[in-house]
Amino acid sequence: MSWWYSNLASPIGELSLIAEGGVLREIRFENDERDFEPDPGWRPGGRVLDRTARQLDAYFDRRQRTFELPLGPLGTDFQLRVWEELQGIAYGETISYGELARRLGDPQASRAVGSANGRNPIPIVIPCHRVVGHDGRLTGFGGGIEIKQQLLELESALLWS
Amino acid sequence: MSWWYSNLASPIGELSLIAEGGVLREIRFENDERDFEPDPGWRPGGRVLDRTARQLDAYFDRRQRTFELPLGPLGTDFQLRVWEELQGIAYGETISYGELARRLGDPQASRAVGSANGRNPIPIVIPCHRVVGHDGRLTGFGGGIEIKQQLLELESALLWS
DNA sequence: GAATCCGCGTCCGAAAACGGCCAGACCCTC
DNA sequence: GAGGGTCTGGCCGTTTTCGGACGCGGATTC
Repeated sequence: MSWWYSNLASPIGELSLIAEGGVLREIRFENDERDFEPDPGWRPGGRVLDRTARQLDAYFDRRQRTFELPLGPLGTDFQLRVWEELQGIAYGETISYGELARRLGDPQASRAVGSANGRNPIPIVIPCHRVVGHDGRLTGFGGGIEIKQQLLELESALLWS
Repeated sequence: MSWWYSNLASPIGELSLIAEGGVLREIRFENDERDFEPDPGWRPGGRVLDRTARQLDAYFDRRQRTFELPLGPLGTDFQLRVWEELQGIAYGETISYGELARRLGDPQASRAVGSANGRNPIPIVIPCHRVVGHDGRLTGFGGGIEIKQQLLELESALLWS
């Protein structure tokens, strides 16, 4: 099982895609700060990443609203449950952290849901950007709030700018 | 880099040999309890293990007193130092844990040396069985004290039975 | 709005527990 | 006294346990 990576230009900046064992493991934003440095031993290319790149292109072109990819995010049991539940939020829809906690059967875990959300290793595809504060505020996002806003605008999910 | 394993019958019971990346990683005793279960993905055979098996046979037949093998035990810095030092103990010789600590330059670390000794992943080849209590008692051994005794008898290292 | 308190999982550091020990003190027996 | 046994306290690296701090929230109160 070896690791693969590839880069992709997108409207929200350069993305780095990472796969292993036939499943997508990560999507990273090229933050202005530390730029992406693949571990030695990682190889460029790969079938899964090609598919990912194609679908991301389609997503940004508004030609495609859902992803069909083998996902393999790594995390704790709780995190995996959260990320699983995230995938049940439809394109263009937004819910609150509290609502997400409720869907998980633990209405009080909203804050924990927040942190788990913040560690989603496969943003965009696993749509953590569709979770917002209970009052509609975009409270946080790994790649920066601006990107969260752009994604939601792309999906026409923002009722007031 | 893939992992390899093989089994070997010996006077002290069935042994399991494990290698990776061209070096010997482990030798396990088939304890009566949990028997050896190679991880899925491990492959049988391998060049290093063949050499290991041949030399072990010769050792048990008293045809060979030292091993010539590429070793790659995994452990902490301290453990690696201890296991390194172990290989300086000659066939048929025994020393105490305290003496071993002294040779490492830290005379007070005898107890820590004891635990490190107990985690030697490559017994027999790395001769942890040649370390005994300061009063000559065979205080412990991963595969069971009896085996430690058999090994020392094989090497004629026991002055009184 | 702003301040307060509650809830949750995770991370991190500190502290304690755990060995394949050993030297020294203390008894006890011949 | 000289051996032979037991007990005690200290030493060391590693592992495990534990407690607090933290964060992409939310409900309640003023």
